[in-house]
Amino acid sequence: MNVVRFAPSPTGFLHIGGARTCLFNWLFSRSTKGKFILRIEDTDLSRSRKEYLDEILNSLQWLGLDWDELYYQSERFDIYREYAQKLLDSGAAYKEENAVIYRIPGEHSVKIYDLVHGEITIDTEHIKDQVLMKSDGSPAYNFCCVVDDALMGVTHIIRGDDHIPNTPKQIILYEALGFKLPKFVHIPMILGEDKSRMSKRHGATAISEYRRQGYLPQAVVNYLSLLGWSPGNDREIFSQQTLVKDFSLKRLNKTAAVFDINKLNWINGQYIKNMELEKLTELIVPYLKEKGHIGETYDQQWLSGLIKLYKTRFCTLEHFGELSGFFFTDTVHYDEAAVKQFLSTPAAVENLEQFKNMLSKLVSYDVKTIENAARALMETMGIQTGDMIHPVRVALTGGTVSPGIFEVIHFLGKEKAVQRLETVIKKIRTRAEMFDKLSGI
RNA sequence: GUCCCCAUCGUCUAGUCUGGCCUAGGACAACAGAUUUUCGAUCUGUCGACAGGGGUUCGAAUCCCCUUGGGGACGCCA
Repeated sequence: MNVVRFAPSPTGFLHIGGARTCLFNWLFSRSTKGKFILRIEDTDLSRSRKEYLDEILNSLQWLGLDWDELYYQSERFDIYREYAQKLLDSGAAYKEENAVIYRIPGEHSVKIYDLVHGEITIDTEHIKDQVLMKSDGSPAYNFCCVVDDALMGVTHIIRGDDHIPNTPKQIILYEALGFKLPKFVHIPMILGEDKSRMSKRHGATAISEYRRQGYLPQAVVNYLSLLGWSPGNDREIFSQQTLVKDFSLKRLNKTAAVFDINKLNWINGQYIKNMELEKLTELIVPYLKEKGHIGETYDQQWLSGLIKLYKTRFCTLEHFGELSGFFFTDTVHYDEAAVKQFLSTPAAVENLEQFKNMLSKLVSYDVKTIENAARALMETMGIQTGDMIHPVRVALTGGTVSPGIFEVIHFLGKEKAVQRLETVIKKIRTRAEMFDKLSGI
């Protein structure tokens, strides 16, 4: 049986790179009916924090990456001590300042057989003696990693290729301890836009941050799977189940991948588009509450309708609220250029006035009725559709981009729409008067 | 500085192992047109890559070498 592990250190949040490494391990175990171990590498007591541990566990659960066994290295110090003692007894390791150090034999080379890179050879003259146990009694990474992987029966070590330099050191320890070598699988790293290692300056790197912004876990998993791996056909959107079915180490590639937020946005948008409306509404509600857009009670049917109207236009759950904000507030933000372009002429104000009067007289307020009445009005007035619709759009939404204007008017509700038009008309007239007075001086 | 890894459109990638089906395919982005109610929506289309140089071969994106470029590692961090 294939046994893999993901071994995060609770000294920071689970980031994009870690999540992708975990995903590939998980995918390999699930696709081969193997075992997936989660091992918390909390040997650095001073830097490890509960808060990070919780965050990592939460993020993994959110992504749907479940584990079969969970270990904490901090609970296994006795084991590491025991193996260090063996190497001390055999003379392979020596003590210095209370630390146990392994003597790296010089003058020979170590070969790594990597499933994605093939054979890699490193000369031991470039490897320094390795600390096994530190002076404070805690184990060093390369040592406890080897002991644990061997004892836990890990068959495939799937990790970022930034670990390649560690591998010969670990192989030497495997051999010194008489352990069977696992297979090594070094996957390419995920880079920032400038092609350097991802860090905070590249924007959001924590999985929890993407969760907060309203990315869907399935979309994040889908996107991450496409970094350094591909199914071999042109499909790019697939479920976790399909992924498990199609995943294969053979299709891993060697080239580092640049993280592209645009593509993630697109994929997330695809998932939003295909999501059941009821479910989507449920997911969006917390975001609207947080923004103060809705309170504890709200019209569920109305909201679902609005979300449906916007379904193809937003790419994250948070994004919906940003696009549709003017539905929820009376303090609309008006785009200056839009106002200047569509609301600055006397004719525009006159059109708004007429439109407002027409709306206020409507008995029924469905989209079709609104549209018919509006078109009839424009015909009587003898004006172009655009001459009416553009000013109305700016007056109602504050900008020049929105879903169909009749849908917008409908979802805004008669009272709100009429009132908003009135407010805008009044504002423009006041401003015009002031302008007249000023130019009269 | 030393060691290691990598190299196809701006980005993710297919093709590389098992050379010919590749005048290099798809997707994101960008751009253009369409839709005349806008658009960051939708539809259609365009632009765009085998890093360079040597080999090997009848034939190379695919194999080999060199150069260049990029990345990573060199902790009693993990």
